[in-house]
Amino acid sequence: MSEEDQRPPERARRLPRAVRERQILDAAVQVFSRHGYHAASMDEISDVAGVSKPMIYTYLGSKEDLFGACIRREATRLLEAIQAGVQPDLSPDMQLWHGLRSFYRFVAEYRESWTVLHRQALTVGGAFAAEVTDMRVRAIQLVAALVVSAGTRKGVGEQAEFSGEGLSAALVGAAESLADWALDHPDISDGVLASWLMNLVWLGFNDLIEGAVWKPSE
Amino acid sequence: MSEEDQRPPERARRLPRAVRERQILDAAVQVFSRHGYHAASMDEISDVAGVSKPMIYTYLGSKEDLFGACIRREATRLLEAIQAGVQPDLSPDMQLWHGLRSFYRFVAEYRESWTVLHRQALTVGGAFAAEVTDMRVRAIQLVAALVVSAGTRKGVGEQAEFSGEGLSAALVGAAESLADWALDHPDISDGVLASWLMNLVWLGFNDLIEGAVWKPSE
DNA sequence: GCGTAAGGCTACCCGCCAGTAGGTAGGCGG
DNA sequence: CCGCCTACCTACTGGCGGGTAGCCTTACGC
Repeated sequence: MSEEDQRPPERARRLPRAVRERQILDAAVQVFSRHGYHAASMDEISDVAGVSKPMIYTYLGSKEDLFGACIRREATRLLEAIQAGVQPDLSPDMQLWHGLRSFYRFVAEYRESWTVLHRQALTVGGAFAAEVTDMRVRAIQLVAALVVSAGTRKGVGEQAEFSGEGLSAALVGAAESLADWALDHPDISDGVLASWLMNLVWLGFNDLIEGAVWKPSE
Repeated sequence: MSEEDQRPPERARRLPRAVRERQILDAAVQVFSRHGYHAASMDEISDVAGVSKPMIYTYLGSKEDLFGACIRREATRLLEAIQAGVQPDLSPDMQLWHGLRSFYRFVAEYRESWTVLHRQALTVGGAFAAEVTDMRVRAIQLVAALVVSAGTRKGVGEQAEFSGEGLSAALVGAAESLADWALDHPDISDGVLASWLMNLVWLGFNDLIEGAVWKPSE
């Protein structure tokens, strides 16, 4: 009308708090995943979120608080995604198979979430590292339980139990590493990734619990 | 003699440049491994090195330069340690075995070097990440060559070759992850660690190249 | 219409830290 | 004993970025 044609910037204004918090968290995950915790600046996050800096502080607290909120949200997402794919009444190998597929699907879809959790969270140290490590330990123990159950089911508990935690750590690491590799090869489907890993480790496990042992030939 | 007994601080003075550079690099690796690149301050590094800050700048340049020098030195050390243990005329599995043992011995002895290379270097981004990634890629391709050679030797090249790079990425990741786990379990020897991994992956590989394939049952 | 609370901003403060200017001290050739 | 070079230091600056004070503005109940 009599309004100056000077566009009042199209940025959506006066949104409810919950929406703003989501926007801020999304932006934070993006920026943290790109630069890491220390190199990420609150100014850039507020820019990406389309919100001024004080908003972040009033809604989500300090930089550490914000990072913690990111970690918690993404970790929850990841765990839920995995658990959604697993049916506990299946055989151990099928459980592992479905868990892996869900995992790779998640990583492909939310690569920034994965980057923040896997690469950045560990480097901050303190409470966050502990939190993420906890999640990782839970994953490892879950896998260890599968391994041991597969072992005892076949009657060969002892050896598998002894090295179970280490082997599970290795397996989880293998899965993570393959996930990173897959980030550079987006054309490989989650099913293929998961089946590679199953071929690699499960047949290995199979042989182990059949009593086969590799040792250095003199 | 007539000197004041006021101890002139015992800090060694007027050392040759090469020695100082070594001290500075040692200190830098230590501090970077504890805090990561961004959180590490040049003041702390100079403190730990027992040297004033301008020394670092005149000898090794900017903070980035210093970090780069650390990365290069530690990466070289690691690769040399591994290559020292491998004899290329052995069978693939024995080569892998010896390589793994050397790797775990190195990680146990120079845990700070390992931390800097594995955890911190990737988070800085840019040239360093590329440098470390390069080293990692070389390791992966080395392993992939072993896998493929083991495969073709048995006459089953195709399938192993196709997934070789991915599988090798998974294997390298498993080794790294087990190394991290071992940092919290220092009582496990490098031989045990390496043999766990051999049992996990080699028997799996063996089955693969015998033509066995795991797939979801129905 | 009018108080009031919640959404939102601009503009600032201040500590920390990478990087430097400019100086001192000890050895060595002459 | 004199110049000079190399080893080494104290003491500063400049800016970046986390965090905040204080103010405006829209919506909504009454």
